[in-house]
Amino acid sequence: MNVYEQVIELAKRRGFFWPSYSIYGGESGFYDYGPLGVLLKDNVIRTWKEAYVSEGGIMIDTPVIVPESVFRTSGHIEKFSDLATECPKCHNREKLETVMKASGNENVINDENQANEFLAANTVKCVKCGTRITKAFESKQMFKIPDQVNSGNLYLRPETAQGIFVNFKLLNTVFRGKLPMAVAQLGKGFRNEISPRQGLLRMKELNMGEVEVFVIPDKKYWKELIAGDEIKLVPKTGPEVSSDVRSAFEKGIISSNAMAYFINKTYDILKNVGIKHENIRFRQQHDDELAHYSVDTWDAEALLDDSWVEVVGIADRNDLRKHQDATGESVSVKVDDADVIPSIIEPAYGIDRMVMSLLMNSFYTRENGFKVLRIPEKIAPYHAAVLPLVNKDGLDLLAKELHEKLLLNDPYVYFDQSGSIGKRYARQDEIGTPYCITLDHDSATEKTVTVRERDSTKQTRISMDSLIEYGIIGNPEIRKFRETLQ
RNA sequence: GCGGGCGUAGUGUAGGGGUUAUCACAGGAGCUUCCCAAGCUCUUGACCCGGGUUCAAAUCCCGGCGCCCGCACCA
Repeated sequence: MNVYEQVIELAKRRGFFWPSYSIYGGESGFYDYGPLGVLLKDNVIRTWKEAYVSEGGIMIDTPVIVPESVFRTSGHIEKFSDLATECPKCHNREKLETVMKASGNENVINDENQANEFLAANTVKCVKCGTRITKAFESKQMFKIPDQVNSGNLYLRPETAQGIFVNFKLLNTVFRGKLPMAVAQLGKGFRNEISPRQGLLRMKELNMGEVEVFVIPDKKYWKELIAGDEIKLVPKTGPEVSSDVRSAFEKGIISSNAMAYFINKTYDILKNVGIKHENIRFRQQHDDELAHYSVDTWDAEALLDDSWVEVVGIADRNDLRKHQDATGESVSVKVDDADVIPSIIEPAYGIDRMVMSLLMNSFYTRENGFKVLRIPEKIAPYHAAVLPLVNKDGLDLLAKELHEKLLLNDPYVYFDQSGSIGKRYARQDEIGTPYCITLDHDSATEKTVTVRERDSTKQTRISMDSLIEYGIIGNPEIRKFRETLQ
């Protein structure tokens, strides 16, 4: 089994996530987050949110249902409902436009019925095997909400970004008219994937954390760059280089200050949630793979089972003017007495892909075959587990008492008294709990406990009072112990 | 969506026209246990769904759904 398969197996067995609606046969493209998965995902979201709030970003929450007019302006209606054809013989699928052109027809047809009439009257051949194509169909990538009676058509959003763009003026007023301004939105997006696969990596309903950074177009400046870590960068024009973002910007590998800044920031976020730095790279999209709205995009990719998977896309886009043109509502901001329509640098995070990537990066099999999730302590579903070494001599009661007290500071503390101590350590290792707090005979007399660190399995003895007073994460004695493990 | 492979307890599996459907791990109850899935007793739990063939289908056939691999798609 490769890491992906092992993580999927563990995720289902321990309750991180599993396919939705399985008792009805399943529905591909949808996954449920289980008890541990919800906690883990929330921690990823919290990390992302705190990273942007501390950056001075502001947040918004807008509906998942969006009127057609918005997506007409954004270009999604036009770009995401292609007419397509399939060869009746070799089943090769192409855009209608492509096969038409290949057969010498320059007509542009945008209607399914018209397309079928045209194909019935004219000979259009498969570009691969030459068989005549007779049918076209509409390939919709957005979910349309049916049966609208009084309003126009409505769609489920494929990205959360438009909810920010249409509120730009209100947001900027709240932000007291300043630029640059970063607005973040967390929410569900919906994409009608033709063939969803790979668990959380490609779902029809996904969790997105999108940030729209509005900058002055001729500068595209956010903040002064710091050198930061060396990051793997794959520019569209050349081979991979390893460079900090400041020198990459200075050398012109990255085109703007804001793009460089948020590449570095994204790198930090991915590292903080538990993706190893050597498994992160930023790849600049080639011109032919750019989204319709973007002129330059760098994807953050994570190395999972020997293939690079896009986890975050950082796009240089310019949607505001389109909304101004469509609605007549001004989107310009006064900068030094000039009216400026901001440009946008958009880091868009696939939250589910971050969860999957961190699990696959954390997964580790010990020599004895036991599995461990080496999740960063702040990201792990539980921070610690309280375990009585044995269930007699009052140790179980003492442990329960300590558990109750710890919960006052930190709700993410587990209690387990069933099975041998080794079995309980193994259980916690498998769900990524960084610390196990064990009570033994000395605990009763000395008011101390042992703390076992997950990755090293080493233990230290600290006072119960310290745990109660300082909690687990950030506890000075645990900190000190950790340093001895390096 | 196409082609190929595969669907048996929570997980991993054995088997396969008539069986009480195999085994292990996990789970639950208890005993034992002073530090890494130990041991003992008891115990919960499965043939993806529908149709067909047959006296009889988990087993054979067809369809659906799901998963995996390739192709295509991936704003």
